[in-house]
Amino acid sequence: MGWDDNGLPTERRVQNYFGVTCDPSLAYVAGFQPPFRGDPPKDHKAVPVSRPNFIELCDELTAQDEKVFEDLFRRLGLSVDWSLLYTTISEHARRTSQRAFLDNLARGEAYTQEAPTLWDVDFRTAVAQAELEDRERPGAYHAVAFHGPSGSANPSGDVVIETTRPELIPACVGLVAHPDDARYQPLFGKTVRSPLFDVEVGVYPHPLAQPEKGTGIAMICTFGDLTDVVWWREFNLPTRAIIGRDGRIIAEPPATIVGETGRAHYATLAGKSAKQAQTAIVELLRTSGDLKGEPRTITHPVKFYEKGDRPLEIVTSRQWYIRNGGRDESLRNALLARGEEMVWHPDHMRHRYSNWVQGLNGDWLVSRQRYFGVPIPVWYRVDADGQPDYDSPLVPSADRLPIDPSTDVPDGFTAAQRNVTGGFVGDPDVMDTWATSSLTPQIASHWADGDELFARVFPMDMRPQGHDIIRTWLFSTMVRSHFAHGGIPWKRAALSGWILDPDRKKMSKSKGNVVTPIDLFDKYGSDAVRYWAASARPGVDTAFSEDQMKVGGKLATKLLNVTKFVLTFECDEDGNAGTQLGTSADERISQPLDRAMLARLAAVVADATAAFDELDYARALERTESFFWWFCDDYVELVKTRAYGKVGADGAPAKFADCSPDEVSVRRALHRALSVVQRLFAPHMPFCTDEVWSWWQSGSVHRATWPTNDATKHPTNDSSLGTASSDSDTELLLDTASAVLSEIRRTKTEAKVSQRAKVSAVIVSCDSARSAAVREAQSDLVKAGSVTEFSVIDGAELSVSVTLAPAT
RNA sequence: GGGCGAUUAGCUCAGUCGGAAGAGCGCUACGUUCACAUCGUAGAAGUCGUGGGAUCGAGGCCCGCAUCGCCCA
Repeated sequence: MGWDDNGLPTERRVQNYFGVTCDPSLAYVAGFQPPFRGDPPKDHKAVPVSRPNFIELCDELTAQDEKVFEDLFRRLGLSVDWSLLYTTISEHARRTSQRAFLDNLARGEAYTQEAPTLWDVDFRTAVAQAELEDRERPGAYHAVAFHGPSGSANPSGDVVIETTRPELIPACVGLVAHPDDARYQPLFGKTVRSPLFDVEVGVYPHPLAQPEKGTGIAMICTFGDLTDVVWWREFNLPTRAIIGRDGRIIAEPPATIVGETGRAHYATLAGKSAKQAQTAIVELLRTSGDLKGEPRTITHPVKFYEKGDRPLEIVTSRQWYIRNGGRDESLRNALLARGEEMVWHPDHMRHRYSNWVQGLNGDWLVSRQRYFGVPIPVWYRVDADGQPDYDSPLVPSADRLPIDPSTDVPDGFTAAQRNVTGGFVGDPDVMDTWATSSLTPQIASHWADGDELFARVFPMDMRPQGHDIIRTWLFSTMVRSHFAHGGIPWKRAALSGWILDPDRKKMSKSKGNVVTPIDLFDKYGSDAVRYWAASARPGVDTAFSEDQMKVGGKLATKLLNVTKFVLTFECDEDGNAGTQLGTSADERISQPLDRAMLARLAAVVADATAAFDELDYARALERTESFFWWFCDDYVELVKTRAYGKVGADGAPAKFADCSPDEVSVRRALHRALSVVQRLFAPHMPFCTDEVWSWWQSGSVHRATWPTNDATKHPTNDSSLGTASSDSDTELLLDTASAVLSEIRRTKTEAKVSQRAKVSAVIVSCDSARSAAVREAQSDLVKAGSVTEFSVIDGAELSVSVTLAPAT
């Protein structure tokens, strides 16, 4: 078990909890006390703190939160070796993460590059493709005239484009239309001038331009969206960025805006947010007459950081990348092949992986301009001009890890040389949290310490995780393992579905429909909550259902009750299949009905075991549960009179020593079945099974051996149990007995009398095969139904005639 | 627009090799019963989304369509 505690969600929570904000320019304050610990008032203005102080607060709060989670998971009964707990911000995880990164760097799998990058203006960090999501947002098409050469193609001299982002006109570096678009073919290779700013830009043909969208011709800006980046790159256009990292229009206009009017227009935009700038520029365009008609409102998908509140911008910045196949087909194919090496539960989840890998359009951006994370463990030499040398970073030796380049000094330098010409500068960034959680198999197995544990457990057996993070956690783990170890990180992955709210809507904090399980443990018990959770098949979303928890609670109660009941029947050790197998005395489970029940249970054991092998816990539960209710309702009801034996004057069941052979048989069968059922239920309902196990067994049920068919079969006489022919005999016997019992009950129910009412006669009509079965269950049926006369006659179909005794 | 999944009782869902449609909940009735009222017994309730096809036979297999959900563009 590990906590992924570094990263943005922690930072945001720390800001909200303590009422602080991180300002890396500040100096560390020893003994700093935050203004609040929980619930700062709404009008509180965040107190700026140094990065080390901020990280201290992160450590404090994560430790606190993790304690709550651990308590929760313990109450849930998760089977976790807590002595192996790890966290992704721990010293060991940082060492592992930095070492793996430096290995990637040494092998050429990690690199740094200055490039347009998707940027969250609130968090002020770059984000990766895997963290994007599209959201439908209202917008408007603005028809804007560019001024072009007069001619037949555009008699007015204007070229009207449509854009949803008119505020980017000062960042325009060209226009683009589809190569086949006859309307604009005459313009290709020509230039036009932008409205308001009077900047000359070229007109280009490109297949990504959509003729049916707007007027069919679009402006290229640096940068409005990812397509702009493609065009900018392919046409080798200049960069005229106007949006700063805070999301506001930067003060200085692009150098190409030279005219006095243009610069004046720009000045009215400078300092405004993108949204404010749009409002302002629309007014300017309206005044200048370059806005053609009124804006047409639309809704369109806009890219957001999945945790962000405002649309992403694209800014140019230096970032670290790890190769992931997004720019390299052979690597992409290798990673696709790795996906095929794994087993997926359920199998169709493999498509999510391959779809994602095939759709990658860039390498994995791993640097983040944040504070609480694993630092990128490199420094750069500062050359004579004061510029960092990004091409040959200084790296620490492995034995120094983990390091923080903002405080640690590279070998061969002194602290005084930090940030000075001829000296060095530390990389200020931290890694994306996925860059560390992608190494959880290596962290958990202590790969970085050269631990022999790693050699024994890697590749690991299974990754359990949600299906929504296949593109992040699963894929990034695959990338690291492929590079570092040339293989898959685990043999299989189990993808769980989501818990939906009772109306089958996805839970989210913003909707306020989140249910935490802690109160449910109090209300229904952990076993009941687990029962509900286990009823969802792997990979299938499941609605939160308190009704199901009630059912689980009843199941647990039933197990307690039936255990208490069965254990009132004294039995010898041979009834305990948990510890005693294959003794000759097992011959004494002699009665066909008892043996048939155990044979049916053997099939359930086989089914449940096979289901667990396929990680299908839901099926294992369903099979066991279904047997269990039949066992309680039919088998126990049929045999309980026999199990009592010769009841003493006090009404107590007979001593085992006084039991006749058929009574020994039923007691051993009951005890044996109970032992098996308790173990079958143990993974689903660990608490109640451990309790009932403790009533008659030593040690924990969770350390008992898993039941096998041998535990239910007759050890010295297999021929009549568990074979193909005897399976049908078994089912015929049990089904027939249940059918006759059911008919007796139905008659009593329809007559509206007690189930204990006397029956004067039961006449069963059936074929010879069934009649043998009826004979074998007859004495138990007579006792269970309070039947006086019981007879069997020949007939084609099974039919049962029940005559009630007159009421007395 | 592409990919994946789902569609079975009022609700939530099983249904394994193609061989007589199931469970739980809910509902209705009955039962005070000596393991269990956190109980038991029984009952009603289905055009298996839809249209074709192969088959002696389809909830299941093949093709199309509709609706819903998720992922991606």
